[in-house]
Amino acid sequence: MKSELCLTHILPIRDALDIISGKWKIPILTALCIHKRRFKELHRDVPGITAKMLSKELKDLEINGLVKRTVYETMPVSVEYAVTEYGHTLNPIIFALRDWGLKHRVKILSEDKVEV
Amino acid sequence: MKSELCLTHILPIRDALDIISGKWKIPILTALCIHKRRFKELHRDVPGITAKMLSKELKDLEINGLVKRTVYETMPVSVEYAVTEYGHTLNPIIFALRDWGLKHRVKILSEDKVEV
DNA sequence: TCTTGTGGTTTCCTAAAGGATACCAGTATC
DNA sequence: GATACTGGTATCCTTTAGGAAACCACAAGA
Repeated sequence: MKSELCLTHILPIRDALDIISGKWKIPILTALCIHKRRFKELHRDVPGITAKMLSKELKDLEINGLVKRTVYETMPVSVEYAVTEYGHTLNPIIFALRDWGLKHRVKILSEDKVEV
Repeated sequence: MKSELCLTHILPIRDALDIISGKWKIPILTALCIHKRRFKELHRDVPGITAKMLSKELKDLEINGLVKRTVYETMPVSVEYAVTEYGHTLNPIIFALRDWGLKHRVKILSEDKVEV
């Protein structure tokens, strides 16, 4: 049945979206995939994010085992965020999003030229 | 530089998220990828969606060239929605999300067993 | 002593996303 | 005559996401 097949595809997708949806989680993970970072570094490198959102999203990501938070007792303390091994299993999604975004931008730009 | 590299990865991802984010667009596209469908069929096959959201999301998807709407002058009229060729370029994202969602569910279930 | 940097928290607010319900015309079916 | 089907729209409402700005302790450097 078409409808049942549909469910077996949609339900896991909903599970994934529940965890990574929103404006910031994928961008944060993307930055951390390139290199682990400290809080203020992330704040600078993820354009437009506020400290409040960054803090909240990092907590969510840590709860779901995608990001690991490590505190170093320097003065002042430094806190390092890194993608966990499990977090790296999201790489195919991140790559697919980036790849599509790049192609989409090319498409939009070429359409603009035709219209003008 | 780490920060500039970061931008070249994050900006296209943001472009992609702008178009497909939200609770319903990917589930709708997933259903249509399996087979084209009429409005009421979609309403039944995408669990939990309201007619209002379905109508709105389909319009968004049509505007972005991901879905094609075709009206047949039957009695009563029937309207068919199908994924466009361009819409199918989202397949890698959809597959990656589904794949991860399935693995994630397995992981969660196995963790529950250990905890109990 | 003033600023800068560390990693955040707190409060207040707005905008957007999404849900519930009722409703529309027209036809076929019971 | 009532019901169910077609593909939606309109209205009202709640919830959530997200943003702005102020603030915290502590230490180093100018």
